[in-house]
Amino acid sequence: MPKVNKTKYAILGVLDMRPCSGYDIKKFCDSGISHFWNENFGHIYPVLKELEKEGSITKAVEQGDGKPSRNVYSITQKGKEELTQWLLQPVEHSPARLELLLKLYFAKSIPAASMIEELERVKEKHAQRLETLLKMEKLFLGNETAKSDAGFPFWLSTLRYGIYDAEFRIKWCEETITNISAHQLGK
Amino acid sequence: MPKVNKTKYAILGVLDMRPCSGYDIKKFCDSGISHFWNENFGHIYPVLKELEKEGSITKAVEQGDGKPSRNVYSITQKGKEELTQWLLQPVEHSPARLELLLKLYFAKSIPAASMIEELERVKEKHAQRLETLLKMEKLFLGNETAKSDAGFPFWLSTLRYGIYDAEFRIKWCEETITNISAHQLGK
DNA sequence: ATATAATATATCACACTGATATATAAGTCA
DNA sequence: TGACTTATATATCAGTGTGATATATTATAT
Repeated sequence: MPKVNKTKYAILGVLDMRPCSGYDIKKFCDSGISHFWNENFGHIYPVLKELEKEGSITKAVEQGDGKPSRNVYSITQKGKEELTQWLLQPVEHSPARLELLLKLYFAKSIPAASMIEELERVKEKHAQRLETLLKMEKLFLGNETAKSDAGFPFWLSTLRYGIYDAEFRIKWCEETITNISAHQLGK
Repeated sequence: MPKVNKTKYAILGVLDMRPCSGYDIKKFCDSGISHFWNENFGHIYPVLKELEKEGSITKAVEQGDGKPSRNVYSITQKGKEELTQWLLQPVEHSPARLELLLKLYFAKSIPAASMIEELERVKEKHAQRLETLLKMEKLFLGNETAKSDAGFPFWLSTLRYGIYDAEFRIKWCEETITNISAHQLGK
């Protein structure tokens, strides 16, 4: 079974909320769902063309006097059905490729201090991420409109995932720094 | 800054332990480091050719009478230096693309039961993964040869990462199932 | 004896990333 | 006012990585 084009379904999902240009879709990915998803222009634009060609979305060109034209896409009935079918399928396995762990695995040939510094940097990065996510959660839990939406428990769970993920990584960085340091002293 | 070819460094790292054929490298990725790394033949073979061309590895053809030939590669001094340089660099940011969270985010248009079933399946998958990792850790901690190797704390930390990761995902699946179920009942 | 799994290399289509090119409009600040 | 920067908007390219498939031999199991 060949790999499924997930960009296709990400786009259908966004257009199912409201009509968007390619630029709008990119902005949404970089703000609303950036804690678990990413899209590039280099993939969005060609996929929009394909989706239009197969009738899953339709294009409307917006001409603001003199302004650069906007291609605004809307989802069709066919597109909605495709999205639903995908949502009902189990997720695909996605192979792990964790650069930090690969470096760690081969790290015995470089000075331990270098690896420890890198672990400190990574820990700091996740600490900042955690802070952001906790703020988002607080804002979200205080928003009565959001709370009454049928999507509420789903959206909240994506935030919770990010929070648990950041927490475990911080803990692991600390533990790993301690273990490497202890092993260095014992040599 | 264009994306770094990590397959290149994964191969150099494996060849720095011992000379290998492309097939051996694939086997190693699928056994020793499969809990955090993945490589495909479709990438290994062309990268081996490039590495040989640039003088980072050398090829020796093994001819066992009649048997299919094996191309056994060894790392050169240049290759060792390249590997070290890469190990000293900070890790690159890798964008998140979590299909399960994307589905969850758009899930309000499908029956909650479908999503809950998927979460149960995912939870079970991680529970099995956790079991495997804990067995590996036990074996590893009981191996006196491994314990005396300079790589010990590094290798152990890659296992610990996988264990924490599996644990948090199991916890998150359970919490998410509970929250979705509760929200369904309250409607 | 036959089927299946393991060894071994190679290639292809496609998914996805990150950089770059191009052009206009709007805001900043000296 | 002019110069600079940022935001809006679309498009394309080279390169990384995935998963499937083709091919051929050897070893093992039923």
